[in-house]
Amino acid sequence: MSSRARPADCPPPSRPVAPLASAERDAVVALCRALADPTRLEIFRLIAAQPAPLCVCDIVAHFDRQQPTVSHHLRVLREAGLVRATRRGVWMYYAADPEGLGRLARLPALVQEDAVAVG
Amino acid sequence: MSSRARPADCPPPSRPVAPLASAERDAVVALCRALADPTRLEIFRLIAAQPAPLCVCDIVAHFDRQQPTVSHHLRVLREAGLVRATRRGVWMYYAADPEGLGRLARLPALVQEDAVAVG
DNA sequence: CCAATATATTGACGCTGATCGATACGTATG
DNA sequence: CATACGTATCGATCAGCGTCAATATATTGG
Repeated sequence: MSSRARPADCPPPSRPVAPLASAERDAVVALCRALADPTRLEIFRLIAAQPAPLCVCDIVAHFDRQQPTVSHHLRVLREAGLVRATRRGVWMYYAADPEGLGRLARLPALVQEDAVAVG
Repeated sequence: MSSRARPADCPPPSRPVAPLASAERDAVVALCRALADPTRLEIFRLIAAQPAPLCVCDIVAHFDRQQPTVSHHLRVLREAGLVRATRRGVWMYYAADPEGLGRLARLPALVQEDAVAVG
């Protein structure tokens, strides 16, 4: 804490802190982390923009990354709940997870929560 | 690419990729990265929940982190455009940046862009 | 001008993560 | 069953990040 005299017009926080529940916070962090890499962000956008599930080999073809790297990103997206995978023979098809899209849509509200809208 | 015969009901992507402009993509990545750490997320939520700018010493008091660590997180939030800092004598007061809040609010739309809303 | 205090910066350390080559796994085909 | 092929996993490497102690910078008070 401070020991100097503080300006009168800048009081300490009036609003009590309302930290997120640890589960919610971890979900937000995981979601943000999943989208915090340029390659992974574009992979997810490619998948989310498709009307039908997308084959891994087509995803790989769109990026200047090796197949194991793309596979790694797909795993991260899957574990973050943003995409789902289904097998069709040898091929794996990835599609956006509706639940993940929902969490993404609610992300700003969850982060701001009771923040005041300024300006 | 694949050399095997592919199932007929899972065609290659019909929708052309619409990658984000590199500036937009970097902004999204920076924003997500800024919120991808639990401590930093809570610091931002604390700041964004206040009706008035918040003194650094009050922020430090709310977390189990050393002052330089909090200062580091504040810098990251500042460089991501999420918070703004103003001096009042010796004290620095941090407040949510309205522009950053706007970008946060538009984040889901920017990520999904032309994605189809499913289920 | 000096001492005290609030905040920022620096340097170091440990850990995580992005990437790739090599390899394993699983499935279809002949 | 053997071979080929699509995808996942493993191991290694290198960069980046969160954290802290130490130090620097800036501002106020005496």
